[in-house]
Amino acid sequence: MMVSTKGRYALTVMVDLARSSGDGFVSLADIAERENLSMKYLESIISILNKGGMLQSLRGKNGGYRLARDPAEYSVNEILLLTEGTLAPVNCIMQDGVQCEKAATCSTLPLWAGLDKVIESYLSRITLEDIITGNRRKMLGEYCSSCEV
Amino acid sequence: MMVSTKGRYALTVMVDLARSSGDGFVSLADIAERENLSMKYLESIISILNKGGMLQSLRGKNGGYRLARDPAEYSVNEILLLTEGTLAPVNCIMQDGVQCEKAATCSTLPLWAGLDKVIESYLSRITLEDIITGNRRKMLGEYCSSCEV
DNA sequence: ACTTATTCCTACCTTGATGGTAGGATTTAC
DNA sequence: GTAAATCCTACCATCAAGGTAGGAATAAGT
Repeated sequence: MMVSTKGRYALTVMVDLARSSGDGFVSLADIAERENLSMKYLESIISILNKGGMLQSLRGKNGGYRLARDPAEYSVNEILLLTEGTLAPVNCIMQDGVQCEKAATCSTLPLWAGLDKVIESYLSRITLEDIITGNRRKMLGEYCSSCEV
Repeated sequence: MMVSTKGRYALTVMVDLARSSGDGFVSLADIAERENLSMKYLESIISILNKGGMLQSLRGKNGGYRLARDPAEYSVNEILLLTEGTLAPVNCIMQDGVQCEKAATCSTLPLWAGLDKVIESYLSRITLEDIITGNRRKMLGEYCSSCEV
């Protein structure tokens, strides 16, 4: 599994916040209840998003979180990258360009590098806006039967 | 990590065998030495490939394994699918179409479904033949700087 | 000033998959 | 008959995943 619950829940939280974009601060308790997820666990996840500069937060009563930017300006890629650390489909691809010692002679490396790029390319194209507007054509592309007109 | 060592080593073994395609049976000891991998571990992996009908084997002295088909007729996708069980990037996508109970209302599901399809599409396009001939254009596509003429 | 609701921080814990290892039984070529 | 292979079953250590727990700091409203 390339994306764990951490990354999935992070995206869920971001989508939830994107829907309330412009409505001020939203409490974690509200998000957890709406999404039916453990508030305690979400706490640790939203903390990563917050420290990564994706959110603005307000402590104390009536506090909460809100997006720091417009939903269209968040790619799914950056959200997952922040929470998961890496999205590489295999261990031999490192996110910062560091490579395995056998890299020079490894015949399967181009395959893994190509796969990594395909994934990154796809996830970079999709934004929070696409998700909340349900842009199925962009997400499912040629595979989307219900996109056909 | 979507692909573990099991799948990676399986591919390595298949590529190794593809290089010896037509030369008769190759022993696991030879493969393990060439690829510098634990023979005992490879044993459990090649057993999956063999039972999955990807190989032909011969027991006893001078025995070993060989490909059951032409290298061009193995997609990376089927090799990884057999050894890994699933290549889905998230838990909420099942390989047999079974879905999460929240699927009907889940706004992020189309994203994960799209990602899954992009990955499957890529891995289905690449064959063992592409890997042993080093078809970088096919593997790295638009991202391959050394492919530019 | 007090209460309440919230974020923030640190520590802990359980479970299952990953990545192997070990030992021997069986089969086949020479 | 022997050596060299595959085949089969069992075992095991480590680590990440997926949380839980408890409390400190902060801010709004009264």
